[in-house]
Amino acid sequence: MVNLKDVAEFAAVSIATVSRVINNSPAVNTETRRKVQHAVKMLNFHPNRVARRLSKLRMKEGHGKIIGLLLPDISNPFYVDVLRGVEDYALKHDYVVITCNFGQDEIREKLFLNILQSESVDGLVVVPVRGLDETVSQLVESGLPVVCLDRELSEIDVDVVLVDNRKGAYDAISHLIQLGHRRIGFISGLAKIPTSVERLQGYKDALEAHGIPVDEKLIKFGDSMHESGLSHTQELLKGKHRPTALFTGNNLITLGALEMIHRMGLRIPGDIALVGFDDMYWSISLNPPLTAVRQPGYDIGKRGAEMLLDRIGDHSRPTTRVIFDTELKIRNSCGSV
Amino acid sequence: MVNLKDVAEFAAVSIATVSRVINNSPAVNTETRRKVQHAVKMLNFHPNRVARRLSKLRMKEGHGKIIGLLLPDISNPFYVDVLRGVEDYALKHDYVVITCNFGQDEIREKLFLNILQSESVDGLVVVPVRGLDETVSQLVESGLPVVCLDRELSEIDVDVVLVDNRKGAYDAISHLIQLGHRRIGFISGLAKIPTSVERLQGYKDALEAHGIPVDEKLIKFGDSMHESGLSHTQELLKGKHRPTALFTGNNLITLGALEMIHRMGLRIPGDIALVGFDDMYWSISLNPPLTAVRQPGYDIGKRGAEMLLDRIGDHSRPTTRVIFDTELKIRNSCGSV
DNA sequence: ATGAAAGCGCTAACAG
DNA sequence: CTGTTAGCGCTTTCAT
Repeated sequence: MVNLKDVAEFAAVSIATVSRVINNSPAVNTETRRKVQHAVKMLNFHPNRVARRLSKLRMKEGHGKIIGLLLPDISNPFYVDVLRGVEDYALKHDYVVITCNFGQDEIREKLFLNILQSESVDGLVVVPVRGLDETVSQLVESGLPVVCLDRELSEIDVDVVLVDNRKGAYDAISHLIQLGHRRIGFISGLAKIPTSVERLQGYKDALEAHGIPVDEKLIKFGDSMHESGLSHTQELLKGKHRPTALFTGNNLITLGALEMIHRMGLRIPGDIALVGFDDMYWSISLNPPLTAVRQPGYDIGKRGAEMLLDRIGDHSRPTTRVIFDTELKIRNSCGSV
Repeated sequence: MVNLKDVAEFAAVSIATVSRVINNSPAVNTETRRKVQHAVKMLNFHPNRVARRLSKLRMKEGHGKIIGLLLPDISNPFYVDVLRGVEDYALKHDYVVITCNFGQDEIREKLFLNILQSESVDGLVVVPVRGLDETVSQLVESGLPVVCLDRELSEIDVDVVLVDNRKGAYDAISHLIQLGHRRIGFISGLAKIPTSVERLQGYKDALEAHGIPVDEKLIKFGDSMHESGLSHTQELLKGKHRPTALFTGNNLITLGALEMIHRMGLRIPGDIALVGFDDMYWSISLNPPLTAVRQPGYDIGKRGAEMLLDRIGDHSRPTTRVIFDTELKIRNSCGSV
């Protein structure tokens, strides 16, 4: 590994000068700069990011050019989109991202948070396990730049990019109601996740707005995974007095529901209508092409990264709160009744 | 951030002793060790990984506890499985992984390789863009521990974990032939990717083994993305003399094919049979449940990580080459003709 | 068994 | 404008 010293010797200047050149400090003679740049080229020098980060540790505002991304479940395509958004924006600004996938596991989330801290990241983009996440809250209070995605942190003022889950669910249910459905089942994700409660609220709002009483027996709480889509769909649909439509709380649940509906020999939309929260680029290849509430995952990630870098640049800027709209993609999984 | 010095003062020992304790050096008195451990607890000390890494830079064998993972396309669920495998194994051994997604883009791959190097990673798990990847080859020759996944590096002796693509394709095509199909279309991924050529070879092998001549017009080369599944399927199926079965070279292509087949109003398996390379956990929810060649992505990643850590532990061990088998998951997308 | 001190590569005062 | 130098937090000789 060629280092500052090598370049300095080659260019016959001091290492400080080399450092200035590679950091674009204006305080350096044009001629000297050229010499150094030449040396850098010749020696194929790349500054060591680790040393830089350690050295920067002394400064207040860190620019170690590395951020952490903490995701609840990388098997979920929605978070893959978020990841791509964060990564693209970060890379464009010369930041590296360490992505950690804690699989909805609080212990593992904590572990990663520790590791990320000791990696001296400049900041964190986090999708917290739940609204009351003390570990993340502490981090925020310790002064580390943090932006939360998808889920808000209760009791803490923090940058956040959200989605209007309530409206998303409301739209989906309204669509179903307009099609004539009155008995609409809802399989929710983990009850502790804020997005789940918002979606439930939207579901109830829509029902009430159309004068349809909420039937608690039609509502199931799962764990946001494929398996829970499977089991709750079966429960909901096995009785004779089954719902005519199903609203699923996230894409993994949707996939599970789809599988179970087919397994039970029911047809969509003939026997049962289905609307899922979360859209995938391959939703159209499902059987049938799925009507779904789309969240702009890529944009959420990108915007989150942007906000984080902004905060890293200015720790004291007021916190921002951006809310993205959802979009109901109407395809072929809902018929009128 | 509490550091060695803080702990040392608290425990009334030198920082060297603290360092020894946290690194489990045997050369420390039991009583002293207890004192230090107590201080660590009280102060909630976590060693700074950055400093450790930089400091270790002097040593030959680095144990900075960080590795890089370079992936061609994180939108592809197969690589998500690989990622999970690598991450799980790494974490269990106290390693952090920096995941970089280069999106099949050689420029970006190179960029990431540079960054990873200057992050002083202990080693790299890479799915190279193509067989003749000079950038990766150089890295290997520079002595950095590297293991390649999914694709081999020609002309370079390197640890590698592979899948028997040729046999996987062979099995799929044989299945189709046994069902009575004789005109089988193949939409391949990027021609430059080694796995593509192996799968093509398996396709041809199977045809020949059954005395069916290879018809080049039935073979299309795409770019391993969704879009190319769309367009090539259309081309292949629009003529009157269309194939009775389709074999798709990876999961993104499969999804595209599926979409196009439905769009053209054709039915599976009635009008056309479909077998895809790559299985997803939700393949069963597709229309129809997809017959597919499964690659054990998670295990590939896990094994790769294991081999990398082994090599980091012993740079001079002989290179290993492990080959995983594929499995043909027969579901409902292939009928007999 | 323990401590003092050098050094990893880099940045940012501080001098000149 | 440029060089000298003091760290950043940690590991590891080298003494003791």
